[in-house]
Amino acid sequence: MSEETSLFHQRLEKLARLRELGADPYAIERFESTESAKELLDNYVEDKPVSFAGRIVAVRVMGKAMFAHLSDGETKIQLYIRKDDVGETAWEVAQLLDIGDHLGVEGKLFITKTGEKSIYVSTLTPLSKAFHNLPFGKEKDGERWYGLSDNEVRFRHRHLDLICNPDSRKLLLDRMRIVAAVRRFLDSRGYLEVETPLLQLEAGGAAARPFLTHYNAYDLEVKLRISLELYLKRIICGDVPKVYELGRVFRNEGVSNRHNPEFTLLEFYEAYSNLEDIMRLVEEMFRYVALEVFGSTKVVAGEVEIDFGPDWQRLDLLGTIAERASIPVESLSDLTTLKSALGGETVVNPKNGKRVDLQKEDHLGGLIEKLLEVFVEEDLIQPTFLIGYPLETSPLAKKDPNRPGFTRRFEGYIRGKEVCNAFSEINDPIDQRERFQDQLAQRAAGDDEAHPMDEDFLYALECGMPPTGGCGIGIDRMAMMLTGAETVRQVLLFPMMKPESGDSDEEDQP
RNA sequence: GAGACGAUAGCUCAGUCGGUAGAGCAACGCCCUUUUAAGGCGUGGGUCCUGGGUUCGAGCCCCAGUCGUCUCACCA
Repeated sequence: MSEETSLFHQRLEKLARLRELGADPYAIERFESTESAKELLDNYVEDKPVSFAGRIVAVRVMGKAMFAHLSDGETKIQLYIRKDDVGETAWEVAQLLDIGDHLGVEGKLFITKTGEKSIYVSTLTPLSKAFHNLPFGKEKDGERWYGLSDNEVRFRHRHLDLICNPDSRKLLLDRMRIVAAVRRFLDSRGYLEVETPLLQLEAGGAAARPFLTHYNAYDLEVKLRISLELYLKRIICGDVPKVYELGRVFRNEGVSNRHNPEFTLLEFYEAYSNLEDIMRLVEEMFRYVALEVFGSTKVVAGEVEIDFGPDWQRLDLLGTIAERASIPVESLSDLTTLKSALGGETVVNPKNGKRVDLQKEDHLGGLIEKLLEVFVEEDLIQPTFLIGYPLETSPLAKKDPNRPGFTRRFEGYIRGKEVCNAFSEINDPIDQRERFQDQLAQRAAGDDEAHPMDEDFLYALECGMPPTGGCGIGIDRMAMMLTGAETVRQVLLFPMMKPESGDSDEEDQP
């Protein structure tokens, strides 16, 4: 019999014996702790009667007495159980406990010979049985031994990671607190949280391939949303002036350190506002969230300290590219001029080795964004807004009246990565229809991520949308920036994983 | 999608030149009534990722595959 199988049987027998002793853990419905473990330790009063429930994370049996540590997930507190004090039955119950079980105790606070604040236990109430060995490490003075380090197991069985790895636990819970703080911020500013369809006939609002699914009742192919944008603007058209949605979107793309096929997107829209207002709101939001979750506007992310206190640096996109790529800014006005200014067939940034293949670039906007990626992005460490994006790659952003071919759009960058994308929204329905038609032309030319036509959205615009500022923030990215996480998987409870067996329906049947 | 690296006990890992599969923790038994990486004595536990191949003999060498990690590519 394997170790695991025999362990399972041993634990079943212990459970049966607990039931014989009248200590069936699964018969208990609730158990009230007087305080959390941290509060018990912080507010220590000698001999104070207490009750406390948690998971057994360590046991040391000393003949007719035992010590154990009980954790409420955040903090652990030591138990001291003496046979003479709890009696025969409770002592036998104690012997049937295992690391991993949940247990409730009553007793009083005391300090052991070695100076540890502990609970002197008088009664024991088992609350669950662990049927598997839990990979708790050992620790002393902050040093840790053993434990769970296999990333694959940590991602697939996240509960083990949450139990065993405090760092991982903190990161994930901080992410949840960030999400909660974002909602509080927007709610306090008078924004209304709305919910829009995940199942859509045409997935619009971004350039990405959607997931497809089938709706049986209407025998209809539907798509999972890739963005929130168009529905939210239809609500603005309904004269609800400040709306946001914070929810999951799905993009049928590969997995990487910074990409998961489903991710959490925040979009907010404010009528009668423009991108300047949005920039101020983004600054305030990051400042607020950093303070709420971490108590400081300065967060340490990897090697650098990011400060969300001051206003973000504001840079003109074209000017910055011209400067970093050492080309005249006028050359960024059309494709041929720009290509000749760059010279050659490929342009290499000697600083990082990244390159642009000029032959692959067939419109100005695409090339400008490529240059941004190669020459600018990675140097934008402290929070920075890049302002003024090309028309071709911004089909939903209002034209800049002072700069033909460009839009009133900005992106925010932190630690070299894009964290938000915002603009003064197009509210001219004629302009928007033309942009969609351009996108259709790009689609016809083979770009399967070009934006589809959306007549319902256009109808809403034709009925009138006030001037509006809007913004999208990748919440997973935001969480990475604020927590210092290096990969998106660290801030996702359950990142996308291939099936372990590997025998999914991969084979293409002829 | 490409390359590099990895997969051995529940966990963390070692495994020499190709020659009977190892340690610590966890588990089980005994001792131990203030320990804390408790300690002492003893016991059990393996699809060495999967499938082929080479060989008298494969955890180790070869081929194919699976999953993962990292880097790159893709991804506004």
